[in-house]
Amino acid sequence: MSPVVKITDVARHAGVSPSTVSYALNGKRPISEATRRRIEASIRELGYHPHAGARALAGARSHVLALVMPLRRGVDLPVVTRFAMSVVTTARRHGHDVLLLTGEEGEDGLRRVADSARADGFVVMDVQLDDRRLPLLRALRRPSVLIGLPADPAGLTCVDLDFRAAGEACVEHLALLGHRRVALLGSPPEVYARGTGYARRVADGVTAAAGRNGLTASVHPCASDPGAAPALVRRLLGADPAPTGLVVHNEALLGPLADALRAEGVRVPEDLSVVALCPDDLAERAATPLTSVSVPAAELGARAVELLIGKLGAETGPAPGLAAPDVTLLPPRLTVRSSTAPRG
Amino acid sequence: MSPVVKITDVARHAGVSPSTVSYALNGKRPISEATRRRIEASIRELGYHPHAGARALAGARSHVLALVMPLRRGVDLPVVTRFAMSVVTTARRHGHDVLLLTGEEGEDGLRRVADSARADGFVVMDVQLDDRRLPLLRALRRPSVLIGLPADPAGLTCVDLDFRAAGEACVEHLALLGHRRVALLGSPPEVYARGTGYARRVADGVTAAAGRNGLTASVHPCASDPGAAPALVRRLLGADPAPTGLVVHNEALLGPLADALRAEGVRVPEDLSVVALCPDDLAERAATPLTSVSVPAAELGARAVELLIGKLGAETGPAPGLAAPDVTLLPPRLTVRSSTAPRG
DNA sequence: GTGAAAGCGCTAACAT
DNA sequence: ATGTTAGCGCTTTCAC
Repeated sequence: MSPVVKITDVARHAGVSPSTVSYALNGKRPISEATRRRIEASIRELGYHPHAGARALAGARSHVLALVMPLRRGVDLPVVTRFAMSVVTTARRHGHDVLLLTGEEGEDGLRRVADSARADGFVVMDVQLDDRRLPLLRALRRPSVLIGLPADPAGLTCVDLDFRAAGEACVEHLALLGHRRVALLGSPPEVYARGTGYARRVADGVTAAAGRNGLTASVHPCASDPGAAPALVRRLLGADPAPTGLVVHNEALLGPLADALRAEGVRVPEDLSVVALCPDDLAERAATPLTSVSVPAAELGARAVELLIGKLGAETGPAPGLAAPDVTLLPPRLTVRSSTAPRG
Repeated sequence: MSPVVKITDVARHAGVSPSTVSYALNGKRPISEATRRRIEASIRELGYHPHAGARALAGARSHVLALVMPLRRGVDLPVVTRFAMSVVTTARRHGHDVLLLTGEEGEDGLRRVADSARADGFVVMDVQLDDRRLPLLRALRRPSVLIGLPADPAGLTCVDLDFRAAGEACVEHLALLGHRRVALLGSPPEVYARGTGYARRVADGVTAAAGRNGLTASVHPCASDPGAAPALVRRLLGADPAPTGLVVHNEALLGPLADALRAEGVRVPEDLSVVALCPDDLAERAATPLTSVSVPAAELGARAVELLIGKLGAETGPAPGLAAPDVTLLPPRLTVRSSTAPRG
């Protein structure tokens, strides 16, 4: 078994000093084209990979980002996974690896990873309106980027979908189709109770857009269990006047809802238009492909990493002008499919 | 901002030498109860966390496991996430962190992480029958555990659900209920083509159990798109004699299948019994809760990590007897819900 | 049961 | 544009 290759081996093989190899590797000072090439050749030939621990120790940067995943029930696992994938891919493009933490470890976990220099910064998913970790994140000696929008984002860097605009987009689409009466089927009550910001923001957007467009809107939190949706649908459609447009912001509801509508003999979109707020693939593969606003998990992940990398750089050199903004909200994109149609 | 606490600070505070603190920390030599206590108190008081890079450099162990996630379409994202969570939780219990890699990085990524000593070992998900990475994994200077069962597991450590037994369990359940004619709705054709072992293994199990119990079984790969299921269902139920029991091993099919059955006026379980191979929560929340065999993602993840930690230990001390087995197959567990009933 | 001291492999001054 | 060298904070012989 060949012994491990180190930087001195590369240096000797290329006929230069170790520091030159180091500088060639991380470009912190100019290297002549000729030597750089010899060094690169040696690196490839010997199969050299710098020892991560030694690098972290000497350089005070681990080149690792920590990703804090939610673990509580009720989170949308496919979205979480796509997000994580995007974080990893983007981090790699910037020469960083990703350490996976669960929300379970909580504040101690953050502190442990920060203090042990295992990671240079944090991407924190599933941030609650009044998240317990916020004070720590503000105080930590390592930068972080949050996914989600807490009540007070001051001093933090947050990225999220603009859920309010998403709610507005749904209603505006329905308004354009001539609908006058819409209902929002929202997240389960516990999601609102938990203080997750996005549920509320969608509801606000729906209400605001309805107001602006002269529509009537009602908001209905709805549990995810199979029984809840049919009951709610019957109640909604039994009202007089009944809504002719539905905005659905609860993935787990989509299936039961479709069943319930079919059972009631309600045709989509002829009798009822439905706009969903859900991942694209789910909207596409529904029996009636759904007009939807998607949660752009991949873009969110990429953006979060890029902001974090930016903050890492800003720590070293005195900030070159642009500090990371406190809040970045990505604009929603509505895709029209087959579940919405003009009223009547 | 308080300066970073190091081992010498703890040593001074506790009135001992740095080496004693180190030994107290990782128990590699006996420490008197008294000093150990003083050291622990100092550690807590000062908020000491050993520098991970320094530890890795001096100790030749990073205390990090790399988890290689699949990224291709068609994998079951919720299962992947649950698996990852379980890996992280278990790794933490053993004092390790988890580095997240995507399958995209492929063999180069594995080599990079192994050679840079960023991780001490690998957990590789979504291993194909004839996975390109197998030779590398066998040759790498770091141990690994694979999730999935390649064609030739020799020299590797593999963990998986016993999919064959799962297929058998489904059929045996139907046999006990008096069914004589069953059909397997399998994974999409591309999954079989790709050489994913589990699809084939389920089919084998179904066939074998049918044979043993004197049933007739047929196997039908089925695409995930919404149109495929209804067509297949019509064809199956139009046959004479038609199957009275269905084994469904394709999550994406479950919804469309239910729709199709309802459309055809087939009642479950009165006219047709259905057994699914899918995550429990999906089976529970179906309109008709499904009798199912679940993929025990959490157990698989925990087991994989424990095997890997075992191999890490075995590398240091001369193996204390038990080497990790090549193949560990977890037994399936079938949960009876409302979608199966005696024939007739 | 405890201490002293020599590295681990790299980076970043400080040289030239 | 390149070389020399002093650590980074820990583990681990070797000594007592």
